[in-house]
Amino acid sequence: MNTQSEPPTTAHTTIPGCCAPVFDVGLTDGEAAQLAEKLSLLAHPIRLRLLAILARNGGHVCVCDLEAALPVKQPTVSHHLRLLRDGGLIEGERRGQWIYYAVRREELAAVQAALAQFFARI
Amino acid sequence: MNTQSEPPTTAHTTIPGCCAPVFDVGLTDGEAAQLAEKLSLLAHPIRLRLLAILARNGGHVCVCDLEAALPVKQPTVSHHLRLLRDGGLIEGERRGQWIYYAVRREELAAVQAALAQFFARI
DNA sequence: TCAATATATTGACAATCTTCGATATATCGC
DNA sequence: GCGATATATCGAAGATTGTCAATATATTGA
Repeated sequence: MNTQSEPPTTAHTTIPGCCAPVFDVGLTDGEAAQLAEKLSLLAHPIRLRLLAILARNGGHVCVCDLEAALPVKQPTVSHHLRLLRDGGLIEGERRGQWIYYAVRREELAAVQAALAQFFARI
Repeated sequence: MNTQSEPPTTAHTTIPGCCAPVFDVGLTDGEAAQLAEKLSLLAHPIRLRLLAILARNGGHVCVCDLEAALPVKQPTVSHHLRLLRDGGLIEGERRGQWIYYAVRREELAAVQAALAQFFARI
């Protein structure tokens, strides 16, 4: 907080000598938290690659395939799959011994839309 | 890896009894890492709000204003500003006692483009 | 039922991230 | 130079995340 003279160039509309910013904040606390959560889910190379693989081969990829395609061990693949599933971005269906995962297009589109809105608003 | 019979429905083109997936991986290791890094930078509510504020009031917001607008202390604001600056998304200019930050539009656009490409390719 | 296989979960550990008090540095007005 | 203010950096503490070995659970085929 500046308590001296007015800063040289500023958007402030202040009581002289006090920094009381009245600018457009643009994003509420809650909106920022929600978007950050969605972004956090995407912000990992393994999860991005899982999504990419599943998006292109949805419903036909079992965990063993994913494990074979990625540089991490099976429990780690399961861990990331669970995060994506808990986040609503993918779903799994057991077919016999295997569980086949696929992306949930609507949810992915929702994330994309939220991001687009953010970039549109800034 | 399944070493039994063929999974019921699959994109595999396998040696029977062995899981040798030949599906489109869609995203290289490096691409995923790069995108994840960009997303990690965005994936924090304070940083999203910093970007939003700066985007709408660029060049006219000093750190004291940001501190006043956000629920964290000054060293924390400085910390996130540094991450954003190191990531190329914002830049700061000292004017007298104050340092005014603004978003770097080209870099923001690049992130947006990388994201768009990701969503387009999956 | 049993052995084999696929996937999930648990628990531990390391690494990274977040926050903030304390302090350093820079700038201003006097 | 000095006191006041703005911002950055340091260092510590706690929280979160990522990874994996070990183990549990579920399914299959025999």
